[in-house]
Parts: sequence; C-alpha cells; structure tokens
Amino acid sequence: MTTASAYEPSEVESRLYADWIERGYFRAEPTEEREPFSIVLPPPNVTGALHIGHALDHTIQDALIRRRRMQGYEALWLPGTDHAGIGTEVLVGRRLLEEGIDKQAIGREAFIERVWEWRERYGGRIVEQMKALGSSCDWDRLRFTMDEGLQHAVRVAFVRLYEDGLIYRGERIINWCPTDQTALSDSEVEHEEVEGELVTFRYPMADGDGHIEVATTRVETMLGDTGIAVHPDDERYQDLVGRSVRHPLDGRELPIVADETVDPSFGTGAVKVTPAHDPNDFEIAERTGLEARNVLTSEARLNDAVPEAFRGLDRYEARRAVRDRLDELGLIVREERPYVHSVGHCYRCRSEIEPWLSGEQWFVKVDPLKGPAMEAAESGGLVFSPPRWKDRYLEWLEGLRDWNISRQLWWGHRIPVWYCSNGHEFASIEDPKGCAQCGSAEIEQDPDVLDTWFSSQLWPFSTLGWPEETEDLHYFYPTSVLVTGYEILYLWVARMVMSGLRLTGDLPFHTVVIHGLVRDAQGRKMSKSLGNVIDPLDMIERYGADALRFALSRMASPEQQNLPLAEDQIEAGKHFANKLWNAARLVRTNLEGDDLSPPSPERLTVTDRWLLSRVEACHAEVDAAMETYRFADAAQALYRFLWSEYCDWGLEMAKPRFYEGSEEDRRDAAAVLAWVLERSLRLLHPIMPFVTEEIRRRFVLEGSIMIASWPEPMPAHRDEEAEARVGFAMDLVTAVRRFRSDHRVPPSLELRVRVEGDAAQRQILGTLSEEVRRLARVGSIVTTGEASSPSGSARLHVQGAEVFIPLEGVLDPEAECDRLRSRIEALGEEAGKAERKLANEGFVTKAPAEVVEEQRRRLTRLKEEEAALREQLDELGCG
RNA sequence: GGGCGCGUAGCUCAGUGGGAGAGCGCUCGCCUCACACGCGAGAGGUCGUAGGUUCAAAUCCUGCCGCGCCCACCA
Repeated sequence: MTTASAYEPSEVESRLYADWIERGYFRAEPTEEREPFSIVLPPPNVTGALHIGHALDHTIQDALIRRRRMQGYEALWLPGTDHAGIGTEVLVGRRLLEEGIDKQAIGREAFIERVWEWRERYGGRIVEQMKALGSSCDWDRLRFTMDEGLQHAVRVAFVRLYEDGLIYRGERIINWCPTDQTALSDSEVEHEEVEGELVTFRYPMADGDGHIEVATTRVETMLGDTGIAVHPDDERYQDLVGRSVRHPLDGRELPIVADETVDPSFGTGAVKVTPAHDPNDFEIAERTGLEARNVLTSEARLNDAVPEAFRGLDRYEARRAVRDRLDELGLIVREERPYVHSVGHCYRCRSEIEPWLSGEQWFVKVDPLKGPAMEAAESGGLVFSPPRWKDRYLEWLEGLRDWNISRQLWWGHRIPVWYCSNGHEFASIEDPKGCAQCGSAEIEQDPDVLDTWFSSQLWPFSTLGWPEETEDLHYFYPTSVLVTGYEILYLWVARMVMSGLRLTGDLPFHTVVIHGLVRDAQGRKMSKSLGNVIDPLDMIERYGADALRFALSRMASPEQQNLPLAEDQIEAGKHFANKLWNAARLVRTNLEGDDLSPPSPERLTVTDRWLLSRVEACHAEVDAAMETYRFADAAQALYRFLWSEYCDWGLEMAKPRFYEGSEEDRRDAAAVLAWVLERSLRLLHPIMPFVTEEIRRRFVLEGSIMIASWPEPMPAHRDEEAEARVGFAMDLVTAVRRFRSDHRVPPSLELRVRVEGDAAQRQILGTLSEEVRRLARVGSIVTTGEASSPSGSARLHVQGAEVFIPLEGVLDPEAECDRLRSRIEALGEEAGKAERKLANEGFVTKAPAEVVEEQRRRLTRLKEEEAALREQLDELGCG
C-alpha cells in the first residue's frame, strides 16, 4: 500500500462527514438498550456565521458527545438556531433601508415576511459551517426558536405563567435603547465607564429666599425634574422640607421632599428628582407622591413637555444647551470634567441606554422562580464546572429583579394577550375568535413581542416536544450537560433553570460546563476593528478541522477565562495529524494482514511491554481529564504520548525488528504498534474525529471508529519493571546523544561505548543492544560488571552506571576536559545545597525521616559522580 | 462602591510546602530507508513586590504594585 507522505485533510474530511451522515451515526432515538446522554446546542443566531467562539463551544460539545457515544450511551446532540429578535430585526431593517425600503412604510406583516425570506436565504449557512467542523449533531432534529412547535411551547409557557400570576403588566421605568427602539431587560444592559461631567447648580427657592444646590451627570434631565429630595435626618435641610423651589427654565414649583435613600454625605446631600428618567428617582417619586414628567421621545430627543427653545434637541445637544442656559442665569456652582462614571449600554448596538418611562410593559415576577433555582445549585443537583461559577450564579439570582419581557419589535413571538373593546384582557394559547370574558369580537392582540431569551429559556425541553409528553422528552430530559461561555450564564443559563423547574418540574440539565472566551494571541478580544479575527472556516480550509479542534481543545482548561489562540497553534495541530498519518504508514507497511491482536504475552518484548504500559498511563490521564472537562489536559496527554513516546521511542525502537529481524519479529513488532495506535486513535477520536477515522480505516478495520467502543482500562498492562528497564536504555541513549552534540561529533562518526553497570543494566542493554546502537548511533557497545577506567575515554553517568567513550579519533581530550570541568562545577553547586540542608539541625530533626534520607542519598550520588569525573579529569591528563 | 480571578522561561500556561516544568518561539547539528508538517541536542527564570509563618515557601498568611473580569439606581 502506497500513500502520499503528507496528510491532506480537506478531501478526507468532507468524504468522511458525508459517510457518517449517510450511515446515520449522528442519529439518536429513545431506546431501552442504552442509557441516554444528551446535550442541546446553545442555538446560534440564525442569520449569523460561525465564529471562533462557536468553534470552541462546538468542539467541546462534540468531544463529549462522541466519547459518550463510544461508551455505549444513546448520545443525542440536538442542534438548532435562534431567531435573535433585536439582532435580526435591526439587521434586516438596515438591509431594507439600503434597498430604499422603509420598515414602517411596508408595515408589520410585510416586514416579518421579509425576515422569513432572509432566514430562508441565510439560515442554512451556519449549519453548513458547523458541519465543516465535524459536529456530530442529529441534524434530523434541527430546530428553530420560531418554528411551529416552539411557537406553541412559548405560548403555553406564557399562558401558564400568566394564569399563575407570574406574568404581569405594569408601568415601570425600563431600559430603553433609542437606536433599536425597544425596551431591554437588565441583563441586556452592559455597564461601562464613561468620561462624562458632573454639574452642580442652584435651584432658587420658590419664595425667593435662598437656594438649594444639586449635582447631576445629566443636566438635561433637569427639565423633567419634579422635586428635590433630601435625607429626613439631614439637619441642613430640616426647615426646607415641605417648601419648594422654582424651576429656573420653565417656572414650575418643585416640592422639597424627604427620602431615606438620599445619601447626605454625597455632594450637597440634596438630589434633583427625575422620576421619568431615573429608576432610583422613580422609586422616590412613588414613595413621596411626586409626579413623573417624561421629557424625552423614543429617539431620546426632548419632547413637547419642555420649553420651546429646547424641543427636538437630542440628549447630547440638550445637555450642552441646558448647561449653557443655566450658566447664563448664573446658576452653575461647579463643573467637574471629565467625571468618570458608569453608564448602561445596549448589548446589541452599544448605544447609551435611556432609563425611560415608556408606558405599560410586561414583566415576569422572579421571586417565586429564583428560590427553587437557587436551591438546585445549593443542594448539588445542579453542578457547575468550574465550581466557582456556582457562587456567581447564586449571587446573581439573589439580586435579581423582575424581568421585563416585552420588546417593541415585530420579529419574535408576539405576546399572546388580547384586549377587547370592553376593556377585558386575556391570554390564550390559540388565536382567539372573541373575548374570553364577554365574547366581543372586537379584540386586538398586544403589539409587542417577547424577549428572545423568553423562548431560549425553554430550549432544553421545547426542542424535545414539550409541552407534549413525548417519548423524547421522557428519555432525553433532563439533558446531561450544558456547555456555554460565561457571557450568557445569566442571560440564558439561569433562566433555563428557573423556567425548567417551574414548567417541567425538573432541572433542564445536571451539569453546566462554562468555558472561557477565545482571544487573540495577545489576549485581546477578537474584533473586526482590531483586524485580529481568526475565521474558523478559513482555518479549516488551510489546516483542517482536526487541526482547529486540536488547537482549541488544547487550551480549553476550565479555569481559564481567556483562551488566547494563535494561528501557529492550529498549524501545530495540522503537524500532529500529519505525524500520526506517517506513523500509521510505517506501521501499516510492516503489518501482516489486518490482525490487530497483539502477540501472546510470552512473545512480547520488553519494549512492547513498555509501550503497552505507557498507553495505559495515557489512557488513565485522558479518562480523568475528560470526566472533569479538562480538555486541555486530555489533548496534551495524547499529544505527548503519541508524539514523544509512541513515535520518538516506540517506533524508533521497533526499527531493528522491522529492518533486521526475522519475519516473525517484524510481524510481532508491527502488531503491537498497530494495536496501541488503534487504541490511541479511539482515545483521540473525540478531539480529532477525521484523521483518527481515516487512519483506522487504513488498517482495514470493520466499521467506523465513531461506533467503535471506548477503550476499557487495562490495568494489567501497567508494567513498572518494563518502564524502569527501558527507561535506563533511553537515558543511556540520551546521554550519548548529548555527548555527541556537545562535542559536535559528526553523525557519520560511529562511537564505541563501554558500559559498566549492574546485572539488570547489563541485561537490558544486552536485550536492546541493536535498539540502543541505532538510536545513539553507536558502532559497538560492550557491557561489563567490572570497574575499570579505560584510558583516554570520556566518562558519562547514567543511573549509577558508568559509560566510557574512547576519545581516540573522535575528539581532542582537552575538549572533553572542558566539558568535565563545567559538569563538576554544576555538581559541586548542587552538592553544596544538599550539604547545607543536611548541616541544618532544624532540618535533620524536624523534617520527616524519609525527606532527610532522600537528601542524604542524593548527596552521596552527587559526590560519587563528582569524584568519578575528577578521576577522569586526571586520567585524561588535564587535571 | 462590592466581589472574583490572575501576575512562573521571549509568548501562552502547568505546577500548590521539601531537587524550577511543558508547548510554541529561539540557537546549534542533521535531507538517519514513516514524517523537513521532520530528527537530535541546547540556551533561557532572584516564580510581580515587601514582610510574616515554617527546619524548609513559586507553593500558606498579610500589605503593596500591576492586569483582567463580574456585579451595582450613589445623584
């Protein structure tokens, strides 16, 4: 069998993926025969494109799914996409505008139709990209948050919560995005430090007797002030409470009220109260009876409630204008600029959020929901990896306030509430024909749609058929693991727990695996403006999906919040795949037939037993790492074993048997190597599915590696004796290589080596003489138990054995003397450290006996070696 | 303002009380019959800083400096 020496992933990957699909290996169905293991994919935006964050997220999920599938679970990875309300609506709106179409002009229905068209065109793209990565999703179950079944689930969930009194309508201050023209929940607002200003100005008393000073970062909102608040115990203002000030720009009288929440130590201790534009002020107003005066339009421009001079100004223009007017009136006391403070921004478009009184909004009452969700984590029913996220989750739930779920958008699940002409309000799962209370046919549905996260929170069960009691739901729910980045822990994960517990009575998943965010090599966020975006598809094209998956896995350690990815790491993944490919070619050409069973125990050589023992050690590491989601450790263990042990030593030590041994030796050697390689491939398959499959098929094995079983541990293969014996030979080889490299001895010049060692050492060198000669490039190797000091030789120490290399014809003895002298110096330093330790009375009396003993042995060893080298220095005549 | 995490080799990180590690990068030598997407060898660190606990500290404790993140209605 001849094959190219370089592995070319592109052809292999598409061919194998198509084959897997055709064979139906990704499909999962409820069955009595196997235990379920299920993961729902966090649905990416339907119109989005796969980015590197998805690639990490999906690699982790696929690795978990593939391993469980091999372990005999009925493994379901359920894929889907999200309609992403605001994001999609804004995107499509912008595209239409480019075509000269105004969203408002074409109206709601036509617009929604356009969005569906958009989805038809681009909705499949991200799915195709996921396939390129090798994701083993059950594509027959692909769902969309706006498909029919999920629309139904959303309505059932809404109506149930509504009827239980957990959803209500109220006029409260909400987070308004003036750009996207919609309300947002608290979680969709991101606070950022901004350089603003703090302006302190005077409100004159209404009766003309004195004034009161207040400070604000948003001086334009003073047009909406309806009062001044001070702390009730603040002595400075005792006699002012109950009196009023005069608004300098519109002449209104504003009462001075007392409220506990005012901090007397901040600023002047007096606060201007703007109930319509500040959540805190809104609450003060509710307690003290101040009116709310809305002065902003939905675009955040001043409205008609303000004096004519200011009408129509946007908030930033208004800030200047109001400030200048106050200045003209001589009312400004002090200005601090820049004044750094925190301002909320829209998580979609980054605009500054306007706390705004926008009329009636829908809310979910969270108090009855958060208790059980907290309890689940506290009792250990819901587990986080890494565990520290549990505290973050609990803290967040603790402080959670009612969730605003109405959005002033068109694209999304429309709120299933109707109002009739007689003033009745009712919720309904099906579209009603008339009012549920009076039968009136004049009904109108609430115009708003639901927050996207309202449907996402149902995802783990709505995708399995809920509210129907389906077989899928019964079998696969609760799901096993949820994998996601920390950025949506609150936005999504916590809400799934709350709604899952409330609506299904069960946790939506048992374990939450939180991974970090992929950054560039410098640890910066990847962004188009920085030009540091690594496009996964580009990487897959250039290096292969396996290479990308390997690079991502190798940095996916649970504790890491930032995962810096550089392109050369992906390149390293490609090299790894190529290395495996070539190792397999070597083994394959020496393998007789397709028999992968290793030779009977009595035919195993010591190197065979060494290799069997090493793969077992690697296996244990991989299992331990995968069970605890330490993918980096699993990938690292496999990389190290396969490259640094299997290839560098295992294959190299097999070469004498391949090229110089008997036919039987050759076959035996290849059989063990093939057996170990095949076993390793199965361990690596969850991380690098394609190359492992392709190589395994080259061994002409029946069936796909995808459905091969996960290796069972074989503790009997652990063999400390073989590891120790081969370890000595390896150390000897390394010592000779180092000698050669230190002295620039050309590879073509063969060395002669004489080893004085104990019986076991002589024995293993006898057994592995061909291997050692080949690896160390040594012409002859003599072993003896007798101590001697051959003249004109270099002297190396390997595990207590003395190794002599005659220098004649190899190099000038003076060069070797230099090497000896520097080595002696290093030994002396180390010995000195050990001596000082042992001379320390505290150490000898207080440290554990074995630690002291270890130190003594070490010192003896160092002294012996040093003495031997000094002897050698004399012997070479340069002492 | 509150909380969390991190400062170890040029870079990214592992190591959590007793001899400083890995990968990549770098240097040197090799086209050695699987692989130059390779083989072999090597250099490089006062483990952020100042104290403390201990016979012993990269490792435990405290302060400080620097970086990152999360939460928060202080005008």
